Amino acid sequence: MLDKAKPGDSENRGKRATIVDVARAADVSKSTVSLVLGGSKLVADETRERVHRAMDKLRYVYNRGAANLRGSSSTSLGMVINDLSNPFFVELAVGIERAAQVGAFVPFLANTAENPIRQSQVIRSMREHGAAGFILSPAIGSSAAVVNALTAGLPLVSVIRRLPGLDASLVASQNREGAREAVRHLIALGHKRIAFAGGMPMVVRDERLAGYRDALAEAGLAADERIIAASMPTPSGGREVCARLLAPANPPTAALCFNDAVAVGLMRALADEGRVVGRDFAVVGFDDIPDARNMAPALTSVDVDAQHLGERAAQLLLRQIASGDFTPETQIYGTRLVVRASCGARNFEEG
Amino acid sequence: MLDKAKPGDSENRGKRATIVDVARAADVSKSTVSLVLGGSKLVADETRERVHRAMDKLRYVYNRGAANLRGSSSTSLGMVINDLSNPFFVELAVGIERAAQVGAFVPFLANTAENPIRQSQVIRSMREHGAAGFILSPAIGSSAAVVNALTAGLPLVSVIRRLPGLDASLVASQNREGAREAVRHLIALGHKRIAFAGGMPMVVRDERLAGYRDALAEAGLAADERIIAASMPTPSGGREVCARLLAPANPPTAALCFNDAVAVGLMRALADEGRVVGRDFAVVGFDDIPDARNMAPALTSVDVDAQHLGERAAQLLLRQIASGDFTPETQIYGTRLVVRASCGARNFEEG
DNA sequence: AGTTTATTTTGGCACGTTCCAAAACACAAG
DNA sequence: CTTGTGTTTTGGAACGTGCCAAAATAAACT
Repeated sequence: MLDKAKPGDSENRGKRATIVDVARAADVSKSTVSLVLGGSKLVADETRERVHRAMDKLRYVYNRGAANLRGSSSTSLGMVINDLSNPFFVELAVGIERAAQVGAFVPFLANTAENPIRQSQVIRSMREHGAAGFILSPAIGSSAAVVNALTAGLPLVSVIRRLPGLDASLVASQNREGAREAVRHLIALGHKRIAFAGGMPMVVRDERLAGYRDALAEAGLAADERIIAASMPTPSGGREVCARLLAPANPPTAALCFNDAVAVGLMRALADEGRVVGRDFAVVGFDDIPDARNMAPALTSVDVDAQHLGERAAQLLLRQIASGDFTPETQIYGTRLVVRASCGARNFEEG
Repeated sequence: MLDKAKPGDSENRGKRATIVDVARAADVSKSTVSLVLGGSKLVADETRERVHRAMDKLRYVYNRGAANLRGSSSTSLGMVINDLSNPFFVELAVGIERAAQVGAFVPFLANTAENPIRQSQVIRSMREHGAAGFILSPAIGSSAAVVNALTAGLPLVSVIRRLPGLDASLVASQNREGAREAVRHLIALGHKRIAFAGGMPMVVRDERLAGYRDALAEAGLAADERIIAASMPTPSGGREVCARLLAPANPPTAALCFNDAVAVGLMRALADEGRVVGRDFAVVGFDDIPDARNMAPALTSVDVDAQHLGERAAQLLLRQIASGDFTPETQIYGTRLVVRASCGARNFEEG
């Protein structure tokens, strides 16, 4: 059974079996084998059986490279994700995969780790391999011009993050409204000094920050730039940001975090400072990653339903591939505040 | 700039540009263009420049399908991972990607979500696309025979999980020793009733369970099968398992979890029961995912260094591809117990 | 100039597949 | 037997690239 030995075996001698080898073994022409592969109804049942037998006798594997060389349109698509270390984007990828699969497309997944260079390499590589389109969550620092050039002529759906100047469709969420609702909730709980924690400058952050300002303004509260702090959108970013937020003489009693990853780091840092999150300090995240409900305390967060966004993005891309019409289209979906313990809702409501 | 319009543009008219189009535009032969693509030193500098200009004027994209059709060995490899929702496996993937990249290989990533059917589809698809080899972390319920058939003739490295009967190399960690050390630690802290929480029946779990029994036996403690409970290796599995472990009349005061994902769920469930982890109950995880240090309380865990394992697996695969010798090889790496707060080390040491 | 040597460039075939037009076959009806 | 109709099979021409042997050009000597 050891077939992993070096080439030169009895059966595996030459190379991998081709359609012609199968044809010879089944005593038909290559054309017939091709028809069988395509599941054509033209070929007689008896012949089909014979061909199938020959195929797995020879361990035939289809060569898709040769196939879409001939012109038959590729059925693979590239999903290029900025950070799979963040469970939020894993959820997104899962949604994309599911929708791609029901559309009989094969999704190829790549993690750019927020590195634009790597992102370019990955997109180029997938194109060379025949991707029929792309779903992209752009890395921080991406250049729209570069991505435009790399994807020219193919349909592109940008997801979650919007990159100004990018010639692409967009599937994203109502960041401004979601943030506004979250901050309103904190205000309703009695907080007057509310921080905005973490995130790098980009459209998503601008939108969430705008919603944050909206809510403060409508409550007649002044925004204090000293308690608005940027950081990488990661747990370590959240840790870093803690000290900066607590530095002012009049420190905040609550924070809306750019995302749940930042919230994780911030909660850890607050605990290290001896503050009890949910009692001494209220924390609200954004994204509602699966682990939010498992944290201690459970994290209040703005749910954006990443799986759903992923599905929509994939469906949109598949539709564009099928129609050949790549005209950019935008889909924005709503969010939902999920209240748990980290914002201290119970304490403040009871008081 | 809008190049995403439907086909039929002025420049993009026919199809994607080929090597021949570039040759015509640069007034050389296709062979010369091919040489330029290969970075050959044979071609004159002036000619190379001219060809390069023609390439990005025509927006040429290399067709790798046609290339490895010709026989030039493929430089892509498949990484098939059982669960990217678990940050541990994301770390693994990151390590693989890094090593693949320095080896100038392009890794294609796929998530099987513990679904053997999906795993088969994905492997087949990657083979059809010309993968030169595979790194596989097998899904629960995988059949060695099926995977053997799908990967026959190509090098295969199994990572983390060992699948009996699989004709593959293996890169994994010392599960038995790691678990033994963890339980020794709990015993040293004074615990006499220690549970083993979660995990599905498979080699990894058998090994960790064996280490658990080793440590109990050498301390003269009897293993109680009622506080050894299986579950899916996920947070929700960990939640489920909690009730079962606490049911016996003489409940445990500590638990070694199959992995950190289970620990997350178990800690959540314990907190819901009103128990303070690290004081009322000691929890130790396995894997040491990045978030272990951010949890509340921070999770004591057995570090297996997933990134390192991933790198080693990729290096091994690349070596096998390069040499053409696919003889299975096994590499087992050590673990390291990282003590944090969840095991209550401080409390018990001070007492 | 002629000859050798080094440097660049080139045509053509092969790779594994799909698709098309046409051939081969089966069978029923005239 | 011929003709017709429907079913099943087939040869060959592409598709875009790498490689090889050989040709073309340039450079350096007698």
